[in-house]
Amino acid sequence: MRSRQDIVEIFSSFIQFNADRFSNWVTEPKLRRSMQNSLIQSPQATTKENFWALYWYKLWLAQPESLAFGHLYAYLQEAGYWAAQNIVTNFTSSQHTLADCFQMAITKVDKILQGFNSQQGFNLKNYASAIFTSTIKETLRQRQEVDICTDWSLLRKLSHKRLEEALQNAGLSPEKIASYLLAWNCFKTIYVPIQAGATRQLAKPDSVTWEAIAKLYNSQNPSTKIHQAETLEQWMLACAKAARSYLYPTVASINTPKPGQDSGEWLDNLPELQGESLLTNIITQEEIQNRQTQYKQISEVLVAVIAKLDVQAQQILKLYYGEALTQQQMAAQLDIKQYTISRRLTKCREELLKALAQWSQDLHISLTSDVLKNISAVLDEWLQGHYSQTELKSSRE
DNA sequence: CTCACGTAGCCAGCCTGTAG
DNA sequence: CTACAGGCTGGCTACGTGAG
Repeated sequence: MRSRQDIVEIFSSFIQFNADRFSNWVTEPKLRRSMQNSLIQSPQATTKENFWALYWYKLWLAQPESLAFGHLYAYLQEAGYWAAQNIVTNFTSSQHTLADCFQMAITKVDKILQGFNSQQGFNLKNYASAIFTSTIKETLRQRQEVDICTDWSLLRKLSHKRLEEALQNAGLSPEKIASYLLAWNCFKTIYVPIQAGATRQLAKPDSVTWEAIAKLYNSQNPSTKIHQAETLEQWMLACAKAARSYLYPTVASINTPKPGQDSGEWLDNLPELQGESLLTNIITQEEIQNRQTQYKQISEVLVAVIAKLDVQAQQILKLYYGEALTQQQMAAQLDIKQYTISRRLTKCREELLKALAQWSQDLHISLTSDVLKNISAVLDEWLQGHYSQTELKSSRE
């Protein structure tokens, strides 16, 4: 896919698919005019996408019926596309196409805007990526495409109230429910994951853990009947099954992209929001937390590396990412050749990538070419964000 | 299609540090 | 001293993309 560079295009065009591949960007004339006018009228006259994302977001808050929604819908196309591609590449075999997944994601723009909080120090695109990814996974999961949450993870995430409702919903007797809930409490007490994060793929507890759970259960159980570890395991599986059937609502149909769709009709074709499953909310929250933590960690790593670079390298990064100069302009300003600028930039990015790669390896993320591509994209986005923020700060001082 | 522009790859040459 | 490796730069040019 060709990423959009022009600020007007970024806020006024939409992805068109052809035979499940990115075909082209289609511009909505009304949005284009609106964006051009806004650019002319803006006292800052900036072409920074973060600025405009925030601008349209704030306008959308004040006037939800305005064109702001259309601009943001256009803006988040790439985030939706990359989320869809990531899922198609890494998680599903399957009959679901890239265009299909993209559609699952992009229908959530409304929800994203409602859930977004600009005060959290999180940019809209990152926030949207998190929601897009979890939305697609959840929709696929509902269609039995991927099992992204093991029974054991689900059991750990459930609240007491929710599990009780699920068991009641499954038609169990109050005595049985009480036993199951007690067993579940023991399970939660004993089976605490050692590794933070990655809790969705929590594995089945080992036999020692089951014995410990059974021991705790038997010590707390008011009746004298002793239950074996195997029974407890069966109960927990029954709880997970009940929770799944209780938590997942009937799957709403997803609008598929319409081939040859006229670009002028997109507003009329916005799919309606689907009913939210509770699990989606749980996963989304986890996804956002993970992202925020990761973003903070990435920032710390990169800021440290940049501080170690020589002065000229730092200056080049600042001019390129902060002031958006071309290599030619930088060459003239710094009195060095364009190709030297290019090489230094490449070298800086290499240094930063190396640090990021090291960081991701420390998290035991294997560095496949896809991962590296993602890291590289994250790095570029981070650099742009980093230098536009430092510029904002220095202009205020 | 051509043309302009921005970027980066290729190759040669220079400089510096190090080992023998 | 020489030989060599590694890093950097200069010059040229290919490639991708957008505009006309």
